Amino acid sequence: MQKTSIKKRVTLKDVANAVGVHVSTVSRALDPRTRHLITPEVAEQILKASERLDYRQNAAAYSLKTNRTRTIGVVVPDITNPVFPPIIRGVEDALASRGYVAILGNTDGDMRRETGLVETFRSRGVDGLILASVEREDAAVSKLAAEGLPVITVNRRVDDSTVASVVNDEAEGIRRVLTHLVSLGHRRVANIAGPQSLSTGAARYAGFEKYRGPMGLADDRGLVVFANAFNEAEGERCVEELLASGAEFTAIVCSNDRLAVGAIAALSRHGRRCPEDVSVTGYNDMPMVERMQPPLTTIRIQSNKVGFEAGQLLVQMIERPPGEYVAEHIVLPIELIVRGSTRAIHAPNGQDGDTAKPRVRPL
Amino acid sequence: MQKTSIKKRVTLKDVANAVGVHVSTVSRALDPRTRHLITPEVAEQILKASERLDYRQNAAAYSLKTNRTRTIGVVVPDITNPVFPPIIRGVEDALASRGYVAILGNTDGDMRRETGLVETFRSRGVDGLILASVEREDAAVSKLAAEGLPVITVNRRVDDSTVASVVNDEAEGIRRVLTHLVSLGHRRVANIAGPQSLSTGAARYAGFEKYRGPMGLADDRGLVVFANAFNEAEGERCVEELLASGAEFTAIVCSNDRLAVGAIAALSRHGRRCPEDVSVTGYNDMPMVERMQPPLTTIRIQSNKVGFEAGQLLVQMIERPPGEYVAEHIVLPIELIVRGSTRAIHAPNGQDGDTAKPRVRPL
DNA sequence: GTGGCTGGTGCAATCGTTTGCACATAACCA
DNA sequence: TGGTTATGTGCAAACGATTGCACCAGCCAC
Repeated sequence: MQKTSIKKRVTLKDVANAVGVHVSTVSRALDPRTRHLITPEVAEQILKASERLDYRQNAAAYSLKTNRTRTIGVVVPDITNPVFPPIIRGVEDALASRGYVAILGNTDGDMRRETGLVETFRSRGVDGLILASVEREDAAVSKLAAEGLPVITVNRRVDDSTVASVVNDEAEGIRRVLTHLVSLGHRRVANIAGPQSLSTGAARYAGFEKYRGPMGLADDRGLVVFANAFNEAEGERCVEELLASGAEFTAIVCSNDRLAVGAIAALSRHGRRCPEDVSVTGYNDMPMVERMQPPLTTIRIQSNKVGFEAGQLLVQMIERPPGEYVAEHIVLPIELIVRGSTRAIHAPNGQDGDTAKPRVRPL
Repeated sequence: MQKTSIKKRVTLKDVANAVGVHVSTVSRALDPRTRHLITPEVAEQILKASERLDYRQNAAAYSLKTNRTRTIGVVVPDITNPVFPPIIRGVEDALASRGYVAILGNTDGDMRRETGLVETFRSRGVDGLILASVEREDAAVSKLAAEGLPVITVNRRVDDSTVASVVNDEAEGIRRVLTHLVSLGHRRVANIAGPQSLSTGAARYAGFEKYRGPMGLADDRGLVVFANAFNEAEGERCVEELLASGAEFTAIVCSNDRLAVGAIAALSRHGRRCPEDVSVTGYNDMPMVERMQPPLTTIRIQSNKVGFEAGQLLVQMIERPPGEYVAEHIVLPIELIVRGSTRAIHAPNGQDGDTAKPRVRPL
């Protein structure tokens, strides 16, 4: 009965005593990278003993000595926003397999809170940072990267390309959406663009501007309206603005799903049904939008993969000798998901597969 | 121009040298709890200097010395499940104000991964644990608590009441749902119960069994079917099972929103419309269910508050001398949210306001 | 048989804090 | 004025790991 109710944690010294060697020998035997320095049989004994005694390295001591914490900081605007959990999940999956863990912070879109969090994380000695909260202009972040701290932005980027990033192919996403709408016969397509201070908002808007001419869409200035945030309320406001301006359109490309959700709500409040009167598209394919009425046509981004790639890349940066990496920029492909919120315009009768059968009378 | 490109981190010693005192004096001056030991003017100087030099405590050294990390481990089944982010957010908000941070892990409902994560977290020396992933029988968790590690379960509980918890008033939630349905004239109410290995599933089912008799509902055994998981697929499967059994019902009480979402989908596949033919209720009021078609009648839980309370309580437990606390159990009130997925039975025509006032003929 | 390697281990310093204790100096009271 | 008590500060030992260096065998080659 060795049921000591107060368990002291077992240290290297305990293992060393058990085997009859010095702590440094144990330390070396336990680290795969230095194990070759030790006589195989001794190493074996040490492994056995450390197993038997249930030794686990003291993370604090390790950090103090090596200046590495195997911890990385993850900063998001708000974990409650459905866009971010899959990303975080991806990050954690990538980290877990390499023995790292993530600590998390929310900024609520406030840049001062971002810098505050980064401070907190740095003082805890994080080995690297993954930021989902950056704006395009973010001198603080560039400085971090310049100081040699491994940093990656996810989903968004900063304009300064010296900081690594993993993002989605925004322009291509918009191109796909437009192609889809054009194929349904739409020519007057409005755009609810996201905040231009965020790379996602800017890149999607840029895509819209780039492609709408070549695709034969009307390029009225009045067809674009800018949201101040990526949320439902702004989606509603922007639709109000569009309607008030008297602009004519048969479809709205929204810069993300939440804007689209708000847009559809506002449209229906004004007696315009989606998709019968107006087609609406989103961006992100966040959870549940396929269960909405109408189910949302949108661009699926690989959120989980974005996080996973970022996690992997960050660990690489961390474990590479300092200064030996250049800022990588990974762009992941997207996918168009066609659902019920888009429909052919003025199609008097049959056509095929793609979406809804537009047995619709012209207006 | 003191632009040293390689910033050495400033330590207590640096501050001590700057002021001309010993590091121990600096250490004491910086800690509010020991500041009174120092001559006020000296303390002032030290504060100033540490400010000026931008001193920040080395977390690893602190931990090594004090055995405290100001870090707590949070374990959830899957952060991607919309129920959890608000809870996590609440936890983090509570922790942040006290200088703690959270590290996060996902189990995907696998109990072995739970114990693995707990191991990882312990080896990193977390000061406490918040578990959203526990099953009712969880000897490992009880043992943790018994060993003196502060542990709180959130949303769920373990049967062993020695481990603290913050949960919702499940029985009351079910009572409210049933009251609502009864007032709409429903008498044959089915129940898609959640997994009975989870306290939420068990407590809600217990509520159903407890109240349906007294409220005058049919208490056929055949009206209850058990889901093996809280997800849409199981919701669908359970409806199939109900329909196949030939059971008659005009409403289904689902143990959570995702089951309800699945249930509605399966019903409509079988030509039963919600709410016209069958009323359906959920539980949790997770994001977006108000945008579904039909918008879901459900029980709103205070997810954010659950997390916040748990965070607060845990910090209290941590900062109290060991053994000086008893396991507290906090139960938070819920709220019935009536939306479009419930309707009065046999209502031939009009209705209004709330949802349908029971212009109902008794059966 | 001696000198030089080399491979395996131990020694001890170190990372940056906290904290019990010793030691001054000043303050107090008789 | 002398002895006692406060009061503020410094000293040094931890905490548990990593790691450069010294050491000591044993082995090989000459």
